[in-house]
Amino acid sequence: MLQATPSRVERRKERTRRALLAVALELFHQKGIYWTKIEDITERADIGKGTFYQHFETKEDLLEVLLEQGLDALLARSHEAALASGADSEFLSRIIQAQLDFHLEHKEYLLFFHQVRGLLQLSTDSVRNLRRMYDGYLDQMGVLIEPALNSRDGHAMPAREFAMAISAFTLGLLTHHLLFDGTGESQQHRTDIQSQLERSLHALM
Amino acid sequence: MLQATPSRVERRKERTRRALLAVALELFHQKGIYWTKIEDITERADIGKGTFYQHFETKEDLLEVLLEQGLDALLARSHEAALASGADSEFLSRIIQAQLDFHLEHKEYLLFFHQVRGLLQLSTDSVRNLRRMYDGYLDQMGVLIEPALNSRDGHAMPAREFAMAISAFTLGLLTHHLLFDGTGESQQHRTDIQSQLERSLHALM
Amino acid sequence: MLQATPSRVERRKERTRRALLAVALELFHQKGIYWTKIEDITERADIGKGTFYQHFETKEDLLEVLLEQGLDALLARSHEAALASGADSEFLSRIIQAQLDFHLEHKEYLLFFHQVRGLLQLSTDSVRNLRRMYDGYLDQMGVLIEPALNSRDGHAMPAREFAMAISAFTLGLLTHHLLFDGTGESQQHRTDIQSQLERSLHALM
Amino acid sequence: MLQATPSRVERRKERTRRALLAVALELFHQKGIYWTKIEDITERADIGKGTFYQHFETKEDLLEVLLEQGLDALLARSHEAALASGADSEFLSRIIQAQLDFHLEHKEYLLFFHQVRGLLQLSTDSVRNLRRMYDGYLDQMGVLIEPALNSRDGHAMPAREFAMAISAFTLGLLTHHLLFDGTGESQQHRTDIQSQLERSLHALM
DNA sequence: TATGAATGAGTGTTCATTCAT
DNA sequence: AATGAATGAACACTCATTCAT
Repeated sequence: MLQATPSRVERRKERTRRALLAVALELFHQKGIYWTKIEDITERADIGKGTFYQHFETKEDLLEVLLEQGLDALLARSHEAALASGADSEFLSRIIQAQLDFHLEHKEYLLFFHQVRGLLQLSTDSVRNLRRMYDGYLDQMGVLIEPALNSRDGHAMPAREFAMAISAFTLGLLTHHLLFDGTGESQQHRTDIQSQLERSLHALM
Repeated sequence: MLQATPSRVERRKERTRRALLAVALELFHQKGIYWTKIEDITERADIGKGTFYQHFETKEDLLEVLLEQGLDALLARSHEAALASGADSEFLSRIIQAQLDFHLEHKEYLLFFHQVRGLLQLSTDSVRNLRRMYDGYLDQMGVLIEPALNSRDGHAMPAREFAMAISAFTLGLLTHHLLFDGTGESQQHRTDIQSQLERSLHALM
Repeated sequence: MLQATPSRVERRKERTRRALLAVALELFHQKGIYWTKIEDITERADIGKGTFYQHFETKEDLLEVLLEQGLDALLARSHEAALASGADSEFLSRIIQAQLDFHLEHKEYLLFFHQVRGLLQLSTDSVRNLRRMYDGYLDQMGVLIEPALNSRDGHAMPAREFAMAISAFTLGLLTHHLLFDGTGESQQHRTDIQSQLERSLHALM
Repeated sequence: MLQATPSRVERRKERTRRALLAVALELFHQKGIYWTKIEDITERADIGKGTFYQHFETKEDLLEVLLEQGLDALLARSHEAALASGADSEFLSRIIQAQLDFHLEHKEYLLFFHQVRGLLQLSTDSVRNLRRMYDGYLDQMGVLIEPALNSRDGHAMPAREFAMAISAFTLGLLTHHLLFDGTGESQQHRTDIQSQLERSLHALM
């Protein structure tokens, strides 16, 4: 019987897939991409090892899905912040804050993004898709923040480049801070980073 | 016969060791640490595979030597810049520029540093040495720049934290720029990055 | 569906495992433990190299399983002989004969036991398990033969020590005999060895 | 200048060779033949790694020299005992005791002999020399003890076979005893083993 | 669809041996 | 004669992926 609504089986499959993605991200966070074995993932997700390959073609495929998901979430948060923001003066700050918030709420993504960025430097064919995704993300972020940059007079920084700087500084600062300063959970710490980020980035405009 | 000057054999050994380090760094730059096999290194260095293990205990040992060498060079450049700098107002700028110069002259270190920083996030025992090295580097950089930061009045940023920011921003900006904007060789490009870096970091003080 | 009886897959796995054990023992017999490579085993068992590691953690693990299996079989044979034996006067003779029979029927174990005993002399951590197993075996043999020894009056030899002597003499005599006197298959030869063993061991009681 | 007496250099070389043999035996005793690396030997003998190959062709060559040396010493001790022995009734006991004494005084040989005997079982070409040596040893021992055996009336055991049993029982008992009962240094312990050995072997005659 | 046994190319590392000095 | 740097064949073990059930 054909159904428009997903069958029980389909919903079950979707749940498994989500579990795999969540567990993979968690393990990537703890052990890094290269030291996380497929079996680590399926084991913690409590499914059979072979099942992984019913949901993802290869480990690389998993990376791509995960990157897309992460960049989409980041973009979504930025768009929300943009919508919520009225005055121009606050616009960029809110976006920066939105990204920072995302990363502090989803620290699982930090090491993953960091490592993927490392991958992007390689000249291997296999990273072409990842590269395209990240490239697209920068484009979209560029489009989002362009108006706010242009409204300023004088030598505006290209929007795409500024988007890049947001990523570079946010990830750079956070990974460094979390490396030596613990969890970054305290409100004070969070405010400090936020303030540093904003000052640095505003200085770029 | 005891000799103060190294014998021919000793010089040969030293040359081999240097070759291994140089080739390893080059390959890490091109293919990443994880995908560079010991045999890739020895092959390109045109020596036997077993010879590697006469110079380094393990692949990890190689990483440590390479990191130490890189951080030492970075530190040396920073000290030079500090000595050459007279007026306080230029002090930090010169150091930032020295680091930027180092990275642009030794791009082989970029991906290596980036990936090592990824390693540092892991909780594995095996990264303890790398962590200690990087920690020590930040300490020394902190000591170097502390006077310049304290000479400013008001709420000075802790020197160690500022040293961290220098690394985070320099590596972050450069890897991003080189990722999409080609080689970063043009003088204009270089000046742009330098200017961005300085503005951002000065905003932090 | 839960099954009490093993599925086809499970039976297949068990068969593979048994094949590995049998082939390993055979090769250990022919080439010695040290010179038998994992790939030799999987090749002769006609399975993939990696499959070995689905059944045994390491080569050492294989040794332990094999030793346990061998000692268990030896113990089982001894128990059977004990049960079948009525009069005290025959008790020990039957057990000695049972062990001799086992070794002559399973010559594959001879060199293996011999080499493992060599391993036991080492102080390495890695032989701790092997040692414990052999120790346990001697204990159990001791318990089995103790009554027969105690029934004799006068200075009884400690049972555990006697169990040790049975092993020492049986393995010692057999490996020596087989070394220079061919296969030891002839009934006459077998009777000779049996007689020598019994005389020697009875002299110990 | 040609010399009949060894030059200083030659004596020095001989000393190095002896050191290598002694150190090798000591290490074989502690770690076993296969786990003792050539470098372990040269390191402890405090000479260069390459020097080993000026004294021995290969590791196997070292084994052969060591075995020959050990068997010669054992034979020498047996001959001494034979000479010192007057009455027939004591002849064999003295020889057995001599061998036991040798092994208790030179425990370094125990594991070595044990492992070499394992080697002898193999069908490899490379053990042919070892086999021939051991074979020759048994022959010579056979010749030595034959008169004592023949002087007894009735079905005498073949002398070579008896020589084999001496080795089998002596090594078998000692390795077992030393494995679980400590060092076997106590006089009582020694007397026990001696007594067990003699009783067992006499039962064979 | 889910499973997990089987696979085998690949990898870091070891170690007996060679050889130029 | 002594040295130790260099060598490379081996080897134990890993892990992404396949496939029969």
